Amino acid sequence: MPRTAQITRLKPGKRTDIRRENESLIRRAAEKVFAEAGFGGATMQLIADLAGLPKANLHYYFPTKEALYRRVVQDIFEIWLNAAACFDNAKGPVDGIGAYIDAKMEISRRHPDGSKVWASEVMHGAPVIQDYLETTLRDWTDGRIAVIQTWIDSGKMAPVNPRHLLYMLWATTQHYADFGHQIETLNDGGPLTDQQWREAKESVKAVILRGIGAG
Amino acid sequence: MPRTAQITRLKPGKRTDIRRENESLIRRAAEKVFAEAGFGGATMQLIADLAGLPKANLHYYFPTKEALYRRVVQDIFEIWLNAAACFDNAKGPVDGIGAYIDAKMEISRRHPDGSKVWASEVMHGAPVIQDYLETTLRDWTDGRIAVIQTWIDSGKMAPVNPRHLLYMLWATTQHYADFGHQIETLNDGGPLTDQQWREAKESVKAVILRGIGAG
DNA sequence: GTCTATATTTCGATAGAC
DNA sequence: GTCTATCGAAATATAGAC
Repeated sequence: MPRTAQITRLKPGKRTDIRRENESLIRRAAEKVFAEAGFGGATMQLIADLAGLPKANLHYYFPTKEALYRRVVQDIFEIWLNAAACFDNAKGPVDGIGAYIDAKMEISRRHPDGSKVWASEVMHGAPVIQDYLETTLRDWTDGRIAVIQTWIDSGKMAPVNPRHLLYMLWATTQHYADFGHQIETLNDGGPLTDQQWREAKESVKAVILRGIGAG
Repeated sequence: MPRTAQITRLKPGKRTDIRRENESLIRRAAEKVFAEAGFGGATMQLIADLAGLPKANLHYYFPTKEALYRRVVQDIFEIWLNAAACFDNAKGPVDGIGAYIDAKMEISRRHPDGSKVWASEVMHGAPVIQDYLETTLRDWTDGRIAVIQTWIDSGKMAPVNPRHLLYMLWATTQHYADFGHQIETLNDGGPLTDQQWREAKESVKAVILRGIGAG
Protein backbone atom coordinates (compact mmCIF):
# COMPACT_ATOMS: atom_id res chain seq x y z
CA MET A 1 0.00 0.00 0.00
CA PRO A 2 2.70 2.54 0.86
CA ARG A 3 4.59 1.43 -2.23
CA THR A 4 1.56 1.95 -4.41
CA ALA A 5 0.97 5.31 -2.80
CA GLN A 6 4.55 6.27 -3.52
CA ILE A 7 4.25 5.24 -7.11
CA THR A 8 1.11 7.17 -7.78
CA ARG A 9 2.40 10.19 -5.92
CA LEU A 10 6.03 10.37 -6.92
CA LYS A 11 6.26 8.85 -10.36
CA PRO A 12 3.91 11.25 -12.07
CA GLY A 13 5.54 14.13 -10.24
CA LYS A 14 8.98 13.06 -11.36
CA ARG A 15 7.82 12.68 -14.91
CA THR A 16 6.21 16.08 -14.80
CA ASP A 17 9.44 17.55 -13.49
CA ILE A 18 11.45 15.96 -16.29
CA ARG A 19 9.01 17.30 -18.82
CA ARG A 20 9.03 20.80 -17.36
CA GLU A 21 12.80 20.85 -17.08
CA ASN A 22 13.43 19.60 -20.59
CA GLU A 23 10.81 21.89 -22.05
CA SER A 24 12.41 24.84 -20.29
CA LEU A 25 15.84 23.76 -21.51
CA ILE A 26 14.60 23.50 -25.07
CA ARG A 27 12.75 26.81 -24.90
CA ARG A 28 15.77 28.72 -23.67
CA ALA A 29 17.98 27.20 -26.35
CA ALA A 30 15.34 27.88 -28.98
CA GLU A 31 15.00 31.52 -27.91
CA LYS A 32 18.71 32.06 -28.41
CA VAL A 33 18.91 30.27 -31.75
CA PHE A 34 15.77 31.91 -33.14
CA ALA A 35 17.10 35.30 -32.08
CA GLU A 36 20.49 34.76 -33.68
CA ALA A 37 19.41 33.07 -36.89
CA GLY A 38 15.76 33.96 -37.39
CA PHE A 39 13.04 31.38 -37.84
CA GLY A 40 14.19 30.36 -41.29
CA GLY A 41 17.85 30.28 -40.37
CA ALA A 42 17.36 28.35 -37.16
CA THR A 43 17.66 24.58 -37.33
CA MET A 44 16.38 21.99 -34.93
CA GLN A 45 19.90 20.53 -34.86
CA LEU A 46 21.37 23.81 -33.59
CA ILE A 47 18.71 24.08 -30.90
CA ALA A 48 19.23 20.46 -29.91
CA ASP A 49 23.00 20.89 -29.66
CA LEU A 50 22.63 24.02 -27.52
CA ALA A 51 20.14 22.27 -25.27
CA GLY A 52 22.38 19.20 -25.05
CA LEU A 53 19.68 16.84 -26.29
CA PRO A 54 19.27 14.64 -29.33
CA LYS A 55 17.34 16.28 -32.09
CA ALA A 56 14.58 13.68 -31.92
CA ASN A 57 13.78 14.69 -28.35
CA LEU A 58 12.79 18.15 -29.50
CA HIS A 59 10.13 16.61 -31.67
CA TYR A 60 9.01 14.54 -28.72
CA TYR A 61 8.27 17.67 -26.66
CA PHE A 62 7.27 19.99 -29.49
CA PRO A 63 5.65 18.40 -32.52
CA THR A 64 7.08 20.84 -35.06
CA LYS A 65 9.62 23.61 -35.37
CA GLU A 66 6.77 26.10 -35.70
CA ALA A 67 5.11 24.89 -32.49
CA LEU A 68 8.37 25.43 -30.61
CA TYR A 69 8.76 28.87 -32.15
CA ARG A 70 5.21 29.81 -31.24
CA ARG A 71 5.87 28.89 -27.65
CA VAL A 72 8.96 31.10 -27.55
CA VAL A 73 7.05 34.08 -28.93
CA GLN A 74 4.22 33.57 -26.46
CA ASP A 75 6.66 33.53 -23.54
CA ILE A 76 8.05 36.91 -24.56
CA PHE A 77 4.66 38.45 -25.03
CA GLU A 78 3.70 37.38 -21.52
CA ILE A 79 6.79 39.02 -20.03
CA TRP A 80 5.88 42.24 -21.80
CA LEU A 81 2.34 42.26 -20.54
CA ASN A 82 3.40 41.60 -16.96
CA ALA A 83 5.90 44.44 -17.04
CA ALA A 84 3.29 46.81 -18.38
CA ALA A 85 1.44 46.66 -15.09
CA CYS A 86 3.60 49.42 -13.66
CA PHE A 87 1.98 51.70 -16.19
CA ASP A 88 -1.21 51.53 -14.18
CA ASN A 89 -1.59 52.54 -10.55
CA ALA A 90 0.42 55.63 -11.38
CA LYS A 91 -0.51 59.07 -10.17
CA GLY A 92 0.75 60.78 -13.28
CA PRO A 93 2.98 60.57 -16.35
CA VAL A 94 6.24 61.02 -14.47
CA ASP A 95 5.56 57.97 -12.31
CA GLY A 96 3.74 55.89 -14.90
CA ILE A 97 5.81 56.50 -18.00
CA GLY A 98 9.02 56.72 -16.00
CA ALA A 99 8.42 53.33 -14.45
CA TYR A 100 7.36 51.89 -17.78
CA ILE A 101 10.60 53.04 -19.40
CA ASP A 102 12.59 51.56 -16.54
CA ALA A 103 10.75 48.25 -16.84
CA LYS A 104 11.06 48.06 -20.60
CA MET A 105 14.76 48.92 -20.48
CA GLU A 106 15.29 46.22 -17.90
CA ILE A 107 13.56 43.70 -20.16
CA SER A 108 15.78 44.78 -23.03
CA ARG A 109 18.76 44.10 -20.83
CA ARG A 110 17.58 40.80 -19.34
CA HIS A 111 15.73 39.31 -22.29
CA PRO A 112 17.40 40.66 -25.41
CA ASP A 113 16.88 37.42 -27.31
CA GLY A 114 13.17 37.41 -26.60
CA SER A 115 12.84 40.98 -27.81
CA LYS A 116 14.66 40.07 -31.01
CA VAL A 117 12.42 37.09 -31.67
CA TRP A 118 9.39 39.30 -31.19
CA ALA A 119 10.80 41.99 -33.48
CA SER A 120 11.63 39.44 -36.13
CA GLU A 121 8.16 37.94 -35.91
CA VAL A 122 6.48 41.34 -36.33
CA MET A 123 8.85 42.40 -39.11
CA HIS A 124 7.93 39.33 -41.09
CA GLY A 125 4.25 40.09 -40.86
CA ALA A 126 3.45 38.33 -37.59
CA PRO A 127 2.49 35.05 -39.29
CA VAL A 128 2.30 33.25 -35.94
CA ILE A 129 1.00 35.85 -33.47
CA GLN A 130 -1.27 37.99 -35.63
CA ASP A 131 -4.22 37.07 -33.42
CA TYR A 132 -2.40 38.47 -30.35
CA LEU A 133 -1.81 41.75 -32.12
CA GLU A 134 -5.47 42.04 -33.01
CA THR A 135 -6.80 41.17 -29.58
CA THR A 136 -4.56 41.43 -26.55
CA LEU A 137 -2.15 44.06 -27.81
CA ARG A 138 -4.90 46.14 -29.31
CA ASP A 139 -6.88 46.13 -26.07
CA TRP A 140 -3.81 46.94 -24.02
CA THR A 141 -2.91 49.80 -26.33
CA ASP A 142 -6.40 51.29 -26.26
CA GLY A 143 -6.38 51.15 -22.48
CA ARG A 144 -3.05 52.97 -22.11
CA ILE A 145 -4.06 55.57 -24.66
CA ALA A 146 -7.10 56.31 -22.51
CA VAL A 147 -4.91 56.68 -19.42
CA ILE A 148 -2.52 59.04 -21.20
CA GLN A 149 -5.48 61.06 -22.47
CA THR A 150 -6.73 61.60 -18.92
CA TRP A 151 -3.29 62.91 -17.98
CA ILE A 152 -3.44 65.31 -20.91
CA ASP A 153 -6.98 66.39 -20.07
CA SER A 154 -6.03 67.11 -16.48
CA GLY A 155 -3.03 69.18 -17.57
CA LYS A 156 -0.41 66.78 -16.23
CA MET A 157 1.40 66.63 -19.56
CA ALA A 158 1.47 68.30 -22.96
CA PRO A 159 -1.10 67.27 -25.58
CA VAL A 160 1.07 64.70 -27.32
CA ASN A 161 -0.64 62.11 -29.52
CA PRO A 162 -0.85 59.19 -27.04
CA ARG A 163 -0.57 56.49 -29.69
CA HIS A 164 2.61 57.86 -31.19
CA LEU A 165 3.98 58.41 -27.70
CA LEU A 166 3.46 54.71 -27.02
CA TYR A 167 5.26 53.84 -30.24
CA MET A 168 8.16 56.04 -29.16
CA LEU A 169 8.32 54.26 -25.81
CA TRP A 170 8.37 50.85 -27.45
CA ALA A 171 10.89 51.93 -30.07
CA THR A 172 13.41 53.62 -27.76
CA THR A 173 13.43 50.90 -25.13
CA GLN A 174 13.42 47.85 -27.40
CA HIS A 175 16.13 49.42 -29.54
CA TYR A 176 18.66 48.56 -26.83
CA ALA A 177 17.81 44.88 -27.23
CA ASP A 178 17.05 44.59 -30.93
CA PHE A 179 20.02 46.70 -32.02
CA GLY A 180 22.21 45.62 -29.13
CA HIS A 181 24.86 44.31 -31.47
CA GLN A 182 25.14 47.66 -33.22
CA ILE A 183 25.27 49.47 -29.88
CA GLU A 184 27.98 47.15 -28.63
CA THR A 185 29.99 47.59 -31.80
CA LEU A 186 29.83 51.37 -31.34
CA ASN A 187 30.82 50.79 -27.70
CA ASP A 188 34.22 49.36 -28.69
CA GLY A 189 32.70 45.91 -29.10
CA GLY A 190 31.78 45.35 -25.48
CA PRO A 191 28.43 45.22 -23.67
CA LEU A 192 27.21 48.27 -21.80
CA THR A 193 28.38 48.50 -18.21
CA ASP A 194 26.02 49.05 -15.29
CA GLN A 195 26.86 52.75 -15.44
CA GLN A 196 26.21 52.89 -19.18
CA TRP A 197 22.84 51.21 -18.74
CA ARG A 198 21.94 53.77 -16.09
CA GLU A 199 23.03 56.52 -18.46
CA ALA A 200 20.88 55.03 -21.22
CA LYS A 201 17.83 54.79 -18.98
CA GLU A 202 18.23 58.31 -17.68
CA SER A 203 18.79 59.72 -21.16
CA VAL A 204 15.64 58.10 -22.52
CA LYS A 205 13.59 59.15 -19.51
CA ALA A 206 14.95 62.70 -19.54
CA VAL A 207 14.15 63.30 -23.20
CA ILE A 208 10.74 61.63 -23.13
CA LEU A 209 9.52 63.13 -19.87
CA ARG A 210 10.68 66.63 -20.74
CA GLY A 211 9.36 66.03 -24.26
CA ILE A 212 5.85 65.46 -22.98
CA GLY A 213 6.10 68.47 -20.69
CA ALA A 214 6.23 66.39 -17.53
CA GLY A 215 9.95 66.41 -16.77
CA MET B 1 32.22 49.89 -91.17
CA PRO B 2 28.99 51.52 -90.00
CA ARG B 3 27.75 48.13 -89.02
CA THR B 4 30.88 47.45 -87.04
CA ALA B 5 30.62 50.87 -85.49
CA GLN B 6 27.02 50.19 -84.60
CA ILE B 7 27.97 46.89 -83.07
CA THR B 8 30.72 48.30 -80.92
CA ARG B 9 28.64 51.30 -79.91
CA LEU B 10 25.15 49.93 -79.47
CA LYS B 11 25.60 46.31 -78.56
CA PRO B 12 27.64 46.89 -75.41
CA GLY B 13 25.29 49.69 -74.44
CA LYS B 14 22.28 47.49 -74.91
CA ARG B 15 23.88 44.68 -73.00
CA THR B 16 24.76 47.04 -70.21
CA ASP B 17 21.18 48.24 -70.10
CA ILE B 18 19.86 44.70 -69.94
CA ARG B 19 22.28 43.93 -67.15
CA ARG B 20 21.40 47.05 -65.18
CA GLU B 21 17.70 46.53 -65.66
CA ASN B 22 17.74 42.88 -64.66
CA GLU B 23 20.00 43.52 -61.70
CA SER B 24 17.65 46.25 -60.52
CA LEU B 25 14.67 43.95 -61.00
CA ILE B 26 16.34 41.21 -59.00
CA ARG B 27 17.47 43.57 -56.25
CA ARG B 28 14.02 45.01 -55.74
CA ALA B 29 12.48 41.55 -55.59
CA ALA B 30 15.21 40.37 -53.25
CA GLU B 31 14.71 43.34 -50.92
CA LYS B 32 11.06 42.47 -50.56
CA VAL B 33 11.58 38.75 -50.05
CA PHE B 34 14.49 39.20 -47.62
CA ALA B 35 12.39 41.69 -45.65
CA GLU B 36 9.39 39.40 -45.46
CA ALA B 37 11.15 36.11 -44.84
CA GLY B 38 14.59 36.97 -43.47
CA PHE B 39 17.79 35.71 -45.03
CA GLY B 40 17.25 32.13 -43.94
CA GLY B 41 13.61 32.08 -44.87
CA ALA B 42 14.08 33.66 -48.26
CA THR B 43 14.55 31.34 -51.21
CA MET B 44 16.05 32.09 -54.59
CA GLN B 45 12.92 30.60 -56.13
CA LEU B 46 10.69 33.15 -54.39
CA ILE B 47 12.91 36.01 -55.50
CA ALA B 48 13.00 34.68 -59.04
CA ASP B 49 9.22 34.31 -59.18
CA LEU B 50 8.73 37.86 -57.88
CA ALA B 51 11.24 39.20 -60.39
CA GLY B 52 9.62 37.18 -63.18
CA LEU B 53 12.84 35.42 -64.11
CA PRO B 54 14.05 31.84 -64.07
CA LYS B 55 15.93 30.98 -60.93
CA ALA B 56 19.11 30.25 -62.89
CA ASN B 57 19.26 33.85 -64.09
CA LEU B 58 19.68 35.06 -60.53
CA HIS B 59 22.84 33.02 -60.26
CA TYR B 60 23.97 34.48 -63.56
CA TYR B 61 23.83 38.01 -62.16
CA PHE B 62 24.68 37.25 -58.54
CA PRO B 63 26.94 34.25 -57.88
CA THR B 64 25.38 33.29 -54.56
CA LYS B 65 22.38 34.07 -52.38
CA GLU B 66 24.69 35.78 -49.93
CA ALA B 67 26.17 38.05 -52.61
CA LEU B 68 22.68 39.17 -53.59
CA TYR B 69 21.80 39.76 -49.95
CA ARG B 70 24.96 41.76 -49.38
CA ARG B 71 24.10 43.98 -52.30
CA VAL B 72 20.64 44.67 -50.88
CA VAL B 73 22.06 45.62 -47.48
CA GLN B 74 24.65 47.90 -49.05
CA ASP B 75 21.95 49.71 -51.05
CA ILE B 76 20.04 50.50 -47.87
CA PHE B 77 23.09 51.67 -46.03
CA GLU B 78 23.87 54.09 -48.85
CA ILE B 79 20.36 55.56 -48.73
CA TRP B 80 20.80 56.14 -45.03
CA LEU B 81 24.12 57.89 -45.36
CA ASN B 82 22.83 60.16 -48.11
CA ALA B 83 19.83 61.17 -46.04
CA ALA B 84 22.04 61.97 -43.08
CA ALA B 85 23.54 64.90 -44.95
CA CYS B 86 20.71 67.16 -43.82
CA PHE B 87 22.10 66.75 -40.34
CA ASP B 88 25.03 68.89 -41.33
CA ASN B 89 24.81 72.45 -42.63
CA ALA B 90 22.31 73.10 -39.86
CA LYS B 91 22.42 76.20 -37.72
CA GLY B 92 21.17 74.39 -34.65
CA PRO B 93 19.35 71.38 -33.25
CA VAL B 94 15.89 72.48 -34.35
CA ASP B 95 16.94 72.62 -37.99
CA GLY B 96 19.41 69.73 -37.92
CA ILE B 97 17.59 67.19 -35.84
CA GLY B 98 14.20 68.25 -37.16
CA ALA B 99 15.33 67.73 -40.74
CA TYR B 100 17.00 64.44 -39.81
CA ILE B 101 13.78 63.14 -38.27
CA ASP B 102 11.84 64.21 -41.36
CA ALA B 103 14.34 62.47 -43.63
CA LYS B 104 14.47 59.27 -41.60
CA MET B 105 10.68 59.11 -41.36
CA GLU B 106 10.44 59.56 -45.11
CA ILE B 107 12.87 56.67 -45.61
CA SER B 108 10.79 54.53 -43.28
CA ARG B 109 7.80 55.31 -45.43
CA ARG B 110 9.46 54.89 -48.84
CA HIS B 111 11.86 52.05 -48.09
CA PRO B 112 10.29 49.98 -45.33
CA ASP B 113 11.67 46.74 -46.75
CA GLY B 114 15.20 48.06 -46.81
CA SER B 115 14.93 49.15 -43.21
CA LYS B 116 13.68 45.72 -42.23
CA VAL B 117 16.54 43.96 -43.99
CA TRP B 118 18.99 46.21 -42.19
CA ALA B 119 17.31 45.60 -38.84
CA SER B 120 17.29 41.87 -39.41
CA GLU B 121 20.96 41.90 -40.38
CA VAL B 122 21.94 43.81 -37.24
CA MET B 123 19.71 41.72 -34.99
CA HIS B 124 21.44 38.57 -36.18
CA GLY B 125 24.85 39.95 -35.32
CA ALA B 126 25.63 41.74 -38.59
CA PRO B 127 27.41 38.72 -40.12
CA VAL B 128 27.60 40.43 -43.51
CA ILE B 129 28.10 44.13 -42.75
CA GLN B 130 30.09 44.08 -39.53
CA ASP B 131 32.90 45.95 -41.26
CA TYR B 132 30.53 48.80 -42.14
CA LEU B 133 29.48 49.12 -38.52
CA GLU B 134 33.08 49.32 -37.38
CA THR B 135 34.20 51.86 -39.96
CA THR B 136 31.64 53.98 -41.79
CA LEU B 137 28.89 53.95 -39.18
CA ARG B 138 31.32 54.49 -36.35
CA ASP B 139 32.92 57.46 -38.06
CA TRP B 140 29.54 58.95 -38.94
CA THR B 141 28.32 58.52 -35.37
CA ASP B 142 31.41 60.11 -33.86
CA GLY B 143 31.02 63.09 -36.19
CA ARG B 144 27.37 63.72 -35.30
CA ILE B 145 28.09 63.34 -31.61
CA ALA B 146 30.66 66.10 -31.96
CA VAL B 147 28.14 68.33 -33.71
CA ILE B 148 25.52 67.76 -31.03
CA GLN B 149 28.12 68.46 -28.36
CA THR B 150 28.86 71.87 -29.88
CA TRP B 151 25.13 72.65 -29.74
CA ILE B 152 25.10 71.69 -26.08
CA ASP B 153 28.25 73.69 -25.34
CA SER B 154 26.81 76.78 -26.97
CA GLY B 155 23.57 76.46 -25.00
CA LYS B 156 21.37 75.66 -27.96
CA MET B 157 19.99 72.54 -26.31
CA ALA B 158 19.93 70.74 -22.99
CA PRO B 159 22.91 68.58 -22.01
CA VAL B 160 21.51 65.29 -23.27
CA ASN B 161 23.93 62.43 -23.88
CA PRO B 162 24.48 62.80 -27.65
CA ARG B 163 25.04 59.10 -28.28
CA HIS B 164 21.81 58.03 -26.63
CA LEU B 165 20.00 60.85 -28.39
CA LEU B 166 21.19 59.43 -31.71
CA TYR B 167 19.94 55.98 -30.69
CA MET B 168 16.57 57.50 -29.86
CA LEU B 169 16.42 59.15 -33.28
CA TRP B 170 17.24 55.90 -35.04
CA ALA B 171 14.84 53.90 -32.90
CA THR B 172 11.82 56.17 -33.16
CA THR B 173 12.07 56.76 -36.91
CA GLN B 174 12.93 53.24 -38.00
CA HIS B 175 10.20 51.85 -35.78
CA TYR B 176 7.63 53.02 -38.31
CA ALA B 177 9.25 50.80 -40.94
CA ASP B 178 10.44 47.82 -38.91
CA PHE B 179 7.21 47.53 -36.90
CA GLY B 180 5.01 48.79 -39.68
CA HIS B 181 2.94 45.65 -39.64
CA GLN B 182 2.16 46.07 -35.96
CA ILE B 183 1.31 49.73 -36.48
CA GLU B 184 -0.97 48.89 -39.38
CA THR B 185 -2.68 46.17 -37.36
CA LEU B 186 -3.35 48.71 -34.59
CA ASN B 187 -4.57 51.08 -37.30
CA ASP B 188 -7.48 48.81 -38.22
CA GLY B 189 -5.26 46.85 -40.59
CA GLY B 190 -4.64 49.63 -43.08
CA PRO B 191 -1.53 51.69 -43.88
CA LEU B 192 -1.16 55.15 -42.41
CA THR B 193 -2.72 57.93 -44.46
CA ASP B 194 -0.83 61.05 -45.48
CA GLN B 195 -2.41 62.83 -42.54
CA GLN B 196 -1.40 60.05 -40.16
CA TRP B 197 2.18 60.13 -41.40
CA ARG B 198 2.25 63.90 -40.82
CA GLU B 199 0.89 63.32 -37.33
CA ALA B 200 3.56 60.70 -36.69
CA LYS B 201 6.35 62.99 -37.88
CA GLU B 202 5.10 65.94 -35.87
CA SER B 203 4.63 63.82 -32.75
CA VAL B 204 8.17 62.47 -32.90
CA LYS B 205 9.65 65.88 -33.62
CA ALA B 206 7.60 67.57 -30.91
CA VAL B 207 8.64 65.14 -28.17
CA ILE B 208 12.28 64.95 -29.20
CA LEU B 209 12.84 68.67 -29.80
CA ARG B 210 11.09 69.67 -26.61
CA GLY B 211 12.85 66.80 -24.88
CA ILE B 212 16.25 68.24 -25.72
CA GLY B 213 15.16 71.71 -24.68
CA ALA B 214 15.13 73.05 -28.22
CA GLY B 215 11.45 72.91 -29.02
C1' DG C 1 11.32 8.88 -22.13
C1' DT C 2 15.72 8.37 -25.13
C1' DC C 3 18.30 7.95 -29.25
C1' DT C 4 20.07 6.04 -33.86
C1' DA C 5 19.05 5.63 -38.47
C1' DT C 6 16.49 7.06 -42.20
C1' DA C 7 12.67 8.71 -45.04
C1' DT C 8 11.12 12.87 -47.48
C1' DT C 9 11.34 17.39 -48.85
C1' DT C 10 13.43 21.52 -50.13
C1' DC C 11 16.87 24.56 -51.49
C1' DG C 12 21.21 26.44 -53.44
C1' DA C 13 23.86 25.88 -57.22
C1' DT C 14 25.27 24.12 -61.82
C1' DA C 15 25.42 21.86 -66.41
C1' DG C 16 24.51 22.38 -70.96
C1' DA C 17 21.33 23.15 -74.89
C1' DC C 18 19.55 27.17 -77.24
C1' DG D 1 22.02 36.28 -72.19
C1' DT D 2 18.17 32.66 -71.31
C1' DC D 3 16.17 28.61 -69.47
C1' DT D 4 15.21 23.48 -68.50
C1' DA D 5 16.70 19.74 -65.99
C1' DT D 6 19.18 18.07 -62.33
C1' DC D 7 22.80 17.30 -58.84
C1' DG D 8 24.14 17.33 -54.08
C1' DA D 9 23.64 19.15 -49.61
C1' DA D 10 20.94 20.09 -45.73
C1' DA D 11 16.85 20.31 -43.11
C1' DT D 12 12.39 18.67 -41.02
C1' DA D 13 10.25 14.95 -39.43
C1' DT D 14 9.56 10.01 -38.32
C1' DA D 15 10.25 5.02 -37.54
C1' DG D 16 11.47 1.78 -34.39
C1' DA D 17 14.83 -0.41 -31.18
C1' DC D 18 16.08 0.24 -26.36
